[in-house]
Amino acid sequence: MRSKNNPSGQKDRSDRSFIEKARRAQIIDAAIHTIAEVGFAKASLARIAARAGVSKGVISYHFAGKDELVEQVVMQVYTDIADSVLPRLLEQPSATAVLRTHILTVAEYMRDHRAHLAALGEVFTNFRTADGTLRYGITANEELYASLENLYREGQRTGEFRSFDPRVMAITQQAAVDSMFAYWTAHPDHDLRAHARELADLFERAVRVPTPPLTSADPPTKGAP
Amino acid sequence: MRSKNNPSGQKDRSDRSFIEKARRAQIIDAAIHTIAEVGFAKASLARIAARAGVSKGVISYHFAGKDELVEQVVMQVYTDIADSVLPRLLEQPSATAVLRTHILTVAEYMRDHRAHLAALGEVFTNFRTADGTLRYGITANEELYASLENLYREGQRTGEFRSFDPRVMAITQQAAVDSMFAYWTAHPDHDLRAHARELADLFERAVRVPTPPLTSADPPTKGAP
Amino acid sequence: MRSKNNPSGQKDRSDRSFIEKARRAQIIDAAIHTIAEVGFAKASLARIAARAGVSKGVISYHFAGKDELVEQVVMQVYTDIADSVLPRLLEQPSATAVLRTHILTVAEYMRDHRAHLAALGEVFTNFRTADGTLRYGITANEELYASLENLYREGQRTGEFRSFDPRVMAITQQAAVDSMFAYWTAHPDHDLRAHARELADLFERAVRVPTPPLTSADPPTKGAP
Amino acid sequence: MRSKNNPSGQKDRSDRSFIEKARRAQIIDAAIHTIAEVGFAKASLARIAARAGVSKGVISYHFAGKDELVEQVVMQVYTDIADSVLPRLLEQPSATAVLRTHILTVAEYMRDHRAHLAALGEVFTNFRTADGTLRYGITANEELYASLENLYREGQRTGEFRSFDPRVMAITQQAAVDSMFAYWTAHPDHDLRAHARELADLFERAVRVPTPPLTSADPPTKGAP
DNA sequence: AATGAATGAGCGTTCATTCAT
DNA sequence: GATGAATGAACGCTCATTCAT
Repeated sequence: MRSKNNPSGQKDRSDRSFIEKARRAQIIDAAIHTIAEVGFAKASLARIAARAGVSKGVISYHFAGKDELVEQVVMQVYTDIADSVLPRLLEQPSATAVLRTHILTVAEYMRDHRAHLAALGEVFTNFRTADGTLRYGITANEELYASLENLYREGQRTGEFRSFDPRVMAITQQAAVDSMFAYWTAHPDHDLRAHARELADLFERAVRVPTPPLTSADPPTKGAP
Repeated sequence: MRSKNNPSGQKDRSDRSFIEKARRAQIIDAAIHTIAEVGFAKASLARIAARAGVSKGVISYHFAGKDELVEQVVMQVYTDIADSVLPRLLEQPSATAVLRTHILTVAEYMRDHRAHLAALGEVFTNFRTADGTLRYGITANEELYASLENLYREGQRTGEFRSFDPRVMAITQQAAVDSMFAYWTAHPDHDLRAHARELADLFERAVRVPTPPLTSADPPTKGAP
Repeated sequence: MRSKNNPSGQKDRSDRSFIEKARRAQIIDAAIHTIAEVGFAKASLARIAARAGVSKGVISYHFAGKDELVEQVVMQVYTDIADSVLPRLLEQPSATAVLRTHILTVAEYMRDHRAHLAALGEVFTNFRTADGTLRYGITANEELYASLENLYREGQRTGEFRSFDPRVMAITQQAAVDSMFAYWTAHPDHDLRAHARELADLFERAVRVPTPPLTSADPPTKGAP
Repeated sequence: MRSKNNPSGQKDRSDRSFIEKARRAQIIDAAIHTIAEVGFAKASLARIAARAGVSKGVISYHFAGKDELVEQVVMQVYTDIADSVLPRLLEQPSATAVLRTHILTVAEYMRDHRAHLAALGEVFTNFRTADGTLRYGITANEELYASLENLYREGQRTGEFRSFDPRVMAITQQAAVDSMFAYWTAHPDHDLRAHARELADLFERAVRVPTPPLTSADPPTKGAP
């Protein structure tokens, strides 16, 4: 069929690619907003297609199935977040600054991309493979945890940070940020920036090296002999 | 059995209640484990009934509908957690001790009731009312947040804790505990106790009044002299 | 159990019969009102039992099945109607008087036993045997039609009534009365007595021998000397 | 077919409409015959789909739900009857002629569309809204009653008809025709045409102005000055 | 005599997927 | 490229019936 319009029998690769990409992007976007709005369970292909303004079959045409579409949603949001957040982190002078900036920048992203993060959360907690296990789930954060661990280790190496388990700190920081988003979603009037600053303070205190006692006359009150 | 002691020949209320309660408890338990295993979306009445070893109709007989069953699941798990954790908190001498104990005790509960907590999480993030909004969701934590806030305020009043936003701290502590559970679920070999102790340290450092500087040139601003 | 109180081991026949009859009557009455209220399709055994204030199993105990219960409903209402209407008809002096009285008396019965007639109508139009055919239906009126036919034939024999097809007249009269009931049920403020009198007039005119013409210029074509 | 004339290559609206309409008509027709055969209560979507030779889901695809399908059945039969009967009435010269023609024409329609009328009756007496009240029921005849009333009033105005309550006459005429159908359905060998002629005679006599008495020697027996 | 518990078939509906056009 | 039509499985739920007590 398609070859009828093309006497050479070949398609112009970039053309197809362009239209194809546009359609896929359009459908992925519709999926993101649909999942964010009605939840993963109720985000049927029919609903997504309706929001995209196309017929249901189009999705099957452009994606191998619902699973691939959902995976593309995740990939799309991931890329988007990374593009927004990573450059800001790279310009920070210290581990402490990176820590603060990470929390504050993600909060900014939340404010501007509520649907993206909501959809990501829905997919993480609900999308399962055929065998019933979560396709993503907390293990999908592995890469993120590893990055944060590196940050903490660097801070510990330079003496900025005290000694602690960097994996636990990574898990906790991520959870703190996620819960900030969830709470704000449920309470739209909640002050997101203030929350982020509180979190930044909280983690800064949690990781920093405690002020050392200065005289023998003032022994530590905790954990001392 | 008891009816032998009942000359009226009538079934006595507690007998009926006993059988009824037993079946309901059995079904609720099956629901908890099914939801924990396959997720909320795939936890159909058929599957729950199969696990309970009864026919599908039995559930409809004992519960008004799936919604009531799920609500009973939540109630059951809630009560269970409260019974395990609350008594331990009441015997603590200080706000700091309550904070530590809370984290450590919930971790213990996790270890012994993995399915209960997993099911609760699934229900919270997926159970929706007819109008499409989450039946529970993060707002279901309100009571919990309020309790933690009280704890923090008390600590601030006595001077144990520094000044911070108690609502943000409550949200974050709960998220930290939840993420500990999620991580351990995904990585069963993860050391839950060690994680909990790390968390306790983390939050203790995050809330405590910083060691005051000791020279007269820099007078303490809080809780001194 | 009861036999414990009866050393002979025999059941007292009349006792059982009395209780049995009372229970059956109670259940039949509950069935009548339930069917009248919610319609045949929604009149489940559970609903009927609830209205009777007994458990569902009781109905199965006293009746072979739902079918027998429904048949008893019909029989009960039939007997009730006959007891109310027949004696009044027997005291009428002429076929015309019987015709009028029949219509007016049935209208009275309607006013006082709305539920009975409504239930009867529901059963007639909905109750089907296993093979899918209506258990009653219009053929259940056969006895009634035959009676009315006899009345018409008698009126024709005595010269009170003109010549017409008595079966068609019977069907039509019965339908006229039924529709009076249905209309009044839908419009409770409708004047039932006035409607009945209109119907009586209508049928009296429809059956009576037309006033014969009195001049020789217009010879009678029917029923003339 | 039509698309051959459509160089744009686009499907044209009427084409789509045609297929859609055809399927809907096919399903409606299957519904009519299923309801007529097994009754409203047993006319499940599964059975209707089986008769239409399609899968159950097709009905859900083309209709919003069972309710919409049933409503379309009513609309379809209504339109069909009106198309068959109304034109014949408009060409009648007198109220009496309209009265006769109405009865005779509806009888003809019955003979040719037994299933349509049977289905309509089933739906009227059984289709209920969510609140339990009949969706149609006798009140659905209101329009019909109003038309017949107009006919009677016109006859009374011109002096063709005697004085009577036109609403009661309308209800009764409709019931007479309906019962003719029901009886014929139960007794297929019944002579429908003869029945209709008897009915026409019956109502003609019921409504016409009685032959006036011609001499004082023959005083009127009813309703005279 | 009566009960509550349990069953299993059937209901209307939703949905991811397939397919001819 | 894109569509609407169709499928079939699974869903939550209702109900007449059966049965041990």
